[in-house]
This record gives sequence, C-alpha cells and structure tokens, in this order.
Amino acid sequence: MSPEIGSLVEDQALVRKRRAQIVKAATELFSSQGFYRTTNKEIAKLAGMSSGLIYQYVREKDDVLLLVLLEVLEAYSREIPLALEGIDDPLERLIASVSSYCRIVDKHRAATVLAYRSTKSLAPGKREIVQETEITTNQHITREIVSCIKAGRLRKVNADVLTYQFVTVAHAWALKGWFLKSIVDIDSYIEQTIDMLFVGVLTPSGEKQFEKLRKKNKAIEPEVSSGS
Amino acid sequence: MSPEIGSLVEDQALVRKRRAQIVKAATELFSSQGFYRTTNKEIAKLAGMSSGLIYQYVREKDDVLLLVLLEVLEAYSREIPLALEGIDDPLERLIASVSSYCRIVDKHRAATVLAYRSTKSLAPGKREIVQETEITTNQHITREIVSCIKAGRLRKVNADVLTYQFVTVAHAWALKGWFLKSIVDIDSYIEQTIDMLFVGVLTPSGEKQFEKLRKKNKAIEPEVSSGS
Amino acid sequence: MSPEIGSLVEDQALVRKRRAQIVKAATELFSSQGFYRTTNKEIAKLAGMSSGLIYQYVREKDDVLLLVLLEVLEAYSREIPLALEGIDDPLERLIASVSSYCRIVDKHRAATVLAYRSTKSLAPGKREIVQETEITTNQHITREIVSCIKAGRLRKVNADVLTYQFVTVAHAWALKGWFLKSIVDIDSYIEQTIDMLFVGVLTPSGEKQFEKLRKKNKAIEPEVSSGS
Amino acid sequence: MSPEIGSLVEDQALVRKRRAQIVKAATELFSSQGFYRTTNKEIAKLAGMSSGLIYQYVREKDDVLLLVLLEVLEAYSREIPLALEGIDDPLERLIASVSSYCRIVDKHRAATVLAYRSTKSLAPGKREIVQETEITTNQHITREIVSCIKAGRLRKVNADVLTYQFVTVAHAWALKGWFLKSIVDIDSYIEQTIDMLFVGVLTPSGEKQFEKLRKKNKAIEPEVSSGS
DNA sequence: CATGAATGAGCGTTCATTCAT
DNA sequence: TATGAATGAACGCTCATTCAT
Repeated sequence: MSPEIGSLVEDQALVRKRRAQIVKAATELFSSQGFYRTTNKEIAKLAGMSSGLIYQYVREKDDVLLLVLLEVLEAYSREIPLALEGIDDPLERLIASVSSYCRIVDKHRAATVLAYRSTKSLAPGKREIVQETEITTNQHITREIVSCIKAGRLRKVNADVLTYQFVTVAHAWALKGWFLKSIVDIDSYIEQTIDMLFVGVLTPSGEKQFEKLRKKNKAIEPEVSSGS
Repeated sequence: MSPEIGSLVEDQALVRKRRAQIVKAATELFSSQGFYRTTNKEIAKLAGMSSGLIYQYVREKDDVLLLVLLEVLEAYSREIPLALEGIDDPLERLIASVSSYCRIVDKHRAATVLAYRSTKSLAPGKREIVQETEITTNQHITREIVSCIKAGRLRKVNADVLTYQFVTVAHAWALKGWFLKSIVDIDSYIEQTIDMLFVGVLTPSGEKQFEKLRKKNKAIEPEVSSGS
Repeated sequence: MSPEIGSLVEDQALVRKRRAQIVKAATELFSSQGFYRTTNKEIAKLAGMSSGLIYQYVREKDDVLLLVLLEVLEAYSREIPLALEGIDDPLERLIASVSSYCRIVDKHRAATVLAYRSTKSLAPGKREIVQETEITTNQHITREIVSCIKAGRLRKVNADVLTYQFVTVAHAWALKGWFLKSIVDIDSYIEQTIDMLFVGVLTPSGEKQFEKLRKKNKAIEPEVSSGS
Repeated sequence: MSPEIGSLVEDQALVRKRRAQIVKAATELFSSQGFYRTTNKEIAKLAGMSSGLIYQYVREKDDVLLLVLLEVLEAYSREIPLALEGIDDPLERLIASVSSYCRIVDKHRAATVLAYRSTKSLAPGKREIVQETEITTNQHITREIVSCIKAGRLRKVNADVLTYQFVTVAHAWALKGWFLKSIVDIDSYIEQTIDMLFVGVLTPSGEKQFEKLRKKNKAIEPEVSSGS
C-alpha cells in the first residue's frame, strides 16, 4: 500500500489485511465523528482487534488518518481509468472522466468529506504526501482537458484551473450533499454540472451582453481589496 | 449576536465586547492549528483574558467554534450586498455578486477553510444552525440567478445547483489555494471562473459534438453503481 | 529551589509549597518502590493533590526525580557548614565534617540510596545538573582536607581521591545499611571509619612489612588486565 | 546456574546456553539503559532469539535481572581466588585480594553500577538472594583480614566493617568513575586507596593531635540527631 | 523447542471545566 | 465580574506476557 508507513510486522500479506481492517473501521468512525473524537480503542474495537495491535501496523494515530486518506485517493486513481477504457474520442473521454469522478465521489462520500476536513490535521510531512497524491490523481482529468483543447473541442482555457472546477464541483456533491440531495439526485447533478460547465449558462442575449461587459471591465476591475 | 448561546453575564454591551475578543483570538488559532489542537488557555491568552472568563460568555468550547463560524457567515451576508449597491442590471448584479463572493473568500481564506474543516466538529444541533445560516447567505446569489433567468439572460437551469457551482468554485480558491496560488492570482481566477461558467468551455465544433452526445446518452446513462 | 525547572504557576511561595509536598511524597515512594514502580497518581495521592496538578509544577515525571535528588544534595550543602561553626582547628574541622557527613547520610538514608539508584534514570542534561551539584557538595570536605595538608596534619595525599574515600564510606552506611546495621551502630561506625582512614589499620610490624612490599611492587605491578 | 529460577525447558545444557545468551545481552542493555528502559524485545534481539523464547527460560522479566546480578557476583567469587594463588603471606594476600577486587570492579564497571542501581528493583525474595550472595563474596576479603589480624599485621579492627571499607572504596571506582577517571587511573587509584587505608593519612604531628582529640571526644560525642 | 503476532492492563500526560478567592 | 489554581476523566501509546502455529 504505502511504503512510507513502516510496520513492525514483516509478513506483507498480513500487513495488508490488518491495515485494510484498520482503514475500514477508521474511515467509518472518522467520517461520522471526526478524527479527534475517534479514539484508538474505538477503531480497534470496530476493526475487531486489540488496541495495542494497531501500533504494530502504524506508528501513531496520525498514520491511520494518512492511510485512510491515501486509500481514497488511490481509489480515484484506480477507478477513473476504468471508466475511460474503450473510449477514444477526446471529448467523450473528458466527459466520461468527469462523470466517473462524480460517481466515485458519490461512492466515497464520507471519505471525501473526511479528506477535506482532516488533511490539515496531519503533520506537514504527511500532509504533503496527501497533496502530491491529489495532484497526481487530478492529472487524469487534466490530461483529457489538454487532449480536448488540442483537438479543438475546448477553448484554450487554463487546463489546471478547469481541472479544479470539475474536481471542486464533484466534491461539492459530497461536501454539500446535506443540501443538494434534497433537490437533485446524483444523475441529474452530473448532467447539469457537465452541461453548465461545457456549454455555459448564458442565453444568446445573455452572451451578447456578457461580451460587452467583458470589454468594459478590462478597464475597471478590482473593487474589493484582499486582506491577509 | 446569537441569542442561541447563553451567557452568565448580564451586561449585553460587555457580552458583545468579550465575545468579539474571544472570536478574534479563536479564529486566528483555529485557522492555523485547528479546533482540537487549540486549547482554551491559548484562546484566553491571545484574547487577553483569563481562561476561566471564557466560560462566563460561552457554555463550552464548542460554542466558541460556533461563534467563530457564524461570524464568518455573517461577514458574507454583510459584504455581498455592499458590492451590489448601485447596480441594477441583473447580469451585472450576478457577476458582481459572484465576483465579490470570491473576493470575500479570499479575504477570509483561513476562516473559510476552517468552516469546511470544523462544521462537523459541532454537535448536531449547532451544526444545523451553521447550515441554515449558510443557506441564507447563499440566497444572495440564488436571488440574482433567478433574476437573470427571469430577464432571459440565463438559461432555465436549476438556480440552487448553479448557486452551489458558484459558491463551490469560490470556496475552492481557499481550499485549494495551496495549489491554485502557484498558477494564477485571484483576479485572473475570478475572470476565468466566471468566463468558464457563463459561456462554457466548448468551441463551436465542440458544441456540435456535445449536442450529439447528449442525445445519444439519453438512452444509455449510469454505468457505475453507487455504494454506501 | 531550582530555577532550572519551570513551573506554570507564577506565585513563587505557592510553587515552593507545592513542590515541597510533591518532593516529600515522591522521596518516600521512590525510596521504597523505586522511580519506575512509582506512578504519578501515587505521588499525587500521597501529596494530597490531584494527579493533574503535579504538572503545573513540573514538566515531566523526570523532573520530580530531579527535584528530589537536588533536595538531598542541598541538604548536604546546608548541613555540613552548620557542624563546622565555631571550629577553627583544621583537623578538628575535617573530622567534624566527615562525621557530620555520615550523620546526614544516616538522616537521609532513603534519599541517599535513591540518589545512587536513580541518577542514571535521568536524561543526560538533568544527570549533569545532579553531578555538578554533587561535586560542589563534596568540596566542603575537599577544602578541609587541603587545609589539613597545608597545616601539616595530613600527608600529601590526593585531596580529591581522599574526599571520595570519605564520601564513599559515608554512603556505604546508607547503601549497605541492610548489613552494617546488624553489626554496628552509626556512632561506632563513624568512629571506626574515621579511625581506620586516619591512622590506618596496620600494626607497627605490619607497617614495616608494608613498606617493604611497597618497594618491591614498584617493579612488578599490574597482573590483571582490564577489559572494556 | 541457579536452581532458584525454574525453566520450562528440560535439557540442562540448552538451558545454560540460552540463559548465557540472555544474560549477556541483558547485561549490556541494562547497563547502558537501565532495567526499566530495556524491553524484552531488545534483549531477545540482541540475544539472537525471539521474544517469546525468553519465557521458556525465565518466568518473568525480573528473573533476567536476577540472573544478571548473580552472574556478576559469581564472577567476583571466581576471580578473587585466582589472584591469591601461590601467595602465602597474610598481608600480601590481603593486599592482593583488595587489589584484585578493584581490578575486577574495573573490568565489570557497568555491571557493578547495575548492581547498585537495580538490586532494589527486585522483588524482596529475589533481592535477598542477591544480598546473600554478596555477603558470601565479601567473605573472601574478610577471611584475609582475619588472617592478618591473627598474624599481628593488622590492628584488632572490626573485620566486617573493614571489609566494607575495602569493598565500598573499590565500588566507588565504578560508581564515581565519571569523576575519578578524570583525576587518576586505575593503577594509581588502587595504590592510593590501599596506602590510605593501610597506613592512614595522618602525619606524625597529625597523629599526636588525633590521639588527643580521641580522648577528649570520648566525653562529648554526637551533636546531630538522626531522623528517619 | 521456537516464533512473533496478539492481548490488554496500565502509564504519563493533557486539557475542558469548575470554583474559591 | 475576573482570576488562575485545582480537578479528574480520558487519551495515545508501551510492553510484559501469552499462545496459536
């Protein structure tokens, strides 16, 4: 799984098995109660092992969180490519990757929320591991955007920024699910999201005005100062 | 401020003053260290009071967090309308409100991140207070979207979903600042974001293909199942 | 007491009082059960305070041990000079200081044993504090030895080594009390010890032989090798 | 080795071999880190066996310490007689035994310190085993003292007390090595120590005064009370 | 006999909260 | 009102000991 985290136990198969148990239990508990409200003993109990055993597979509680977060990110890296198999057209690939990203978020809703809440609870070194993994994961989408731009299907927008728009909007499904779920289901959320981002939200008349405003604003710009 | 939180002290002016001290100190500390890593003593020290005094103005540590979160949300509610003053055209108002939302996020970056991280640390009752306030705040944007739709400037999209797209994308600036700041500044982020969301990202040829795909997909749809 | 150890509490009088309580309880417990077998909670209980309070006056358990050890050493530094007051003659002063050293050891038997057992339990930095204090304390005796040599009462022996003979022999009373107490009392132990060290143990005939052997051995010497 | 400590293993040769491994590793570790800071696992690792195996040869961790301490004491009992072989004269034998005792201490410096530190860490029953063995060991010296007294080479001092002077002063080399080593080497330490104890430290004039004081003090005596 | 994974009691330490002053 | 010393429950973590293999 993660060579970064050492274990006192040698047997790699066992390490994988036990860590899986731990991660499963921890994901559930961290998601519902948060990292700090979850005790070691609770994790152990839910994972069906003694509290001491956890420390044979992890050096400190922080590592459990790291393991959990990396697990989610890896799921993304693993599952997105599956959704792209057999698709060649750039635009179709991009749509499929965004769509699958949303569905993965939906599947790992709790863990996604957890990632937002808890990454900063990690010590700096560990936090960076998570962030790097996140960048890598996002590149699955960036790559498709670039292809589309090259193929002339997308305007020459900043691919990294657009990646984050997609990703962020997908995450919102998990983060703001408490509200969104009351007004749309996942399928229509995906459809609307993709629709909005690809074709925009303006009507033809709106578009004309938007163009005019754009030209005008070139000269005006910033009106609110940005503090610390 | 919030009648929901009781105080042992009678003098309302004093309550406001002390709570302001507490919130200011707590916001700073929670933002940089997180809620759980921040101790009562640290808050008291930074707020220039004794640790016991806090409990005259708050029933438990959780309440301090609630106070902090409500303070941020109120800032949003207060500052967005200011940006709209004197603007009458619906599309301009919408753009101004989104733009100002982004700038407010930028100004309160730390607090915004805090809200994402810590809302779930609250007991359910308190969490709901925060969520309701959030909905109210977002309505400043929803309202403008509805106006634009009515004025024929925007397509008939779901106003609530679109609100969340805007809000989410604004929040991303705070949440993913660690990455985004390395590739764009706030001004161009706002410009690109608005541009992408309003006019979409497709080229004319992309748009044609997108339409075709949309028709085709009506028949196919979901391929990934959504687990827990 | 010891400026080396910080306390969270400001009031110096209170710090002294509480630390005295803690040291008293800890000395008793460490002496009878050893440092590691004594728990924080036991110390707190015997000292009549809550377990958390100890940490207002000490940073970690180690510091309690350090406090205890320094307390003993200070007792030595304080009490030896008292025994010398009003005595001017060098030899009388030396005898009085050795004699009083033995009596102080007897009075602090438990703490002395503790010092032998536990100094090495301290972190290096703290251990050095104890060792330096010990050297300072011993200088009370070294000083008298030097005076005696200058006054022509003692042979020109190495004053530091002789100091350690006295000190060691005094400590033995505490360390080997379990055996010595069964054969002599403190008064006769002191008398015999001083007698042996000052006038030696040889008879006149023994002395003659000893001189001869000394000359002979100058040529032979070491027969056992010293390992690591 | 010690029939007092039971083993689950039948084969006596194996028991001896394994215990030797364990004791060797434990001595090293206990000496450098202390008994409590040394874990079972560390001992096992250094001894080249699994942590569980130790419990086949020892009932509990305490027993390992007991084994280690007895091993040191046995070394004394074994090595002193070797130094006396071929020497007949009582005074020479005494000097040789003291001298060899010092050299053995030097050789087993770490273990000697360990004995001082850790004997009290043992449960009472086990502690007594160690103390009895110590008395037996010391009798090698007591025996020579008695011979010297009988031969008229030594004054009629208390042989047991004198034994402890010698032993204690030898141990001091190990216990206070951190200081003594900076001022003398082992050879001159032995020479000075024997010289001081045998012929005393007084000059002729000092001796005269000492005699006078002795008479005078017979009437005065104790001035410091001895508390618990 | 030997291994080393597993157990779980127990420790040092922290910190939200109380309360005498 | 304000202080900050005092409380004590609770947590993360260690490690002697056991036991299935």
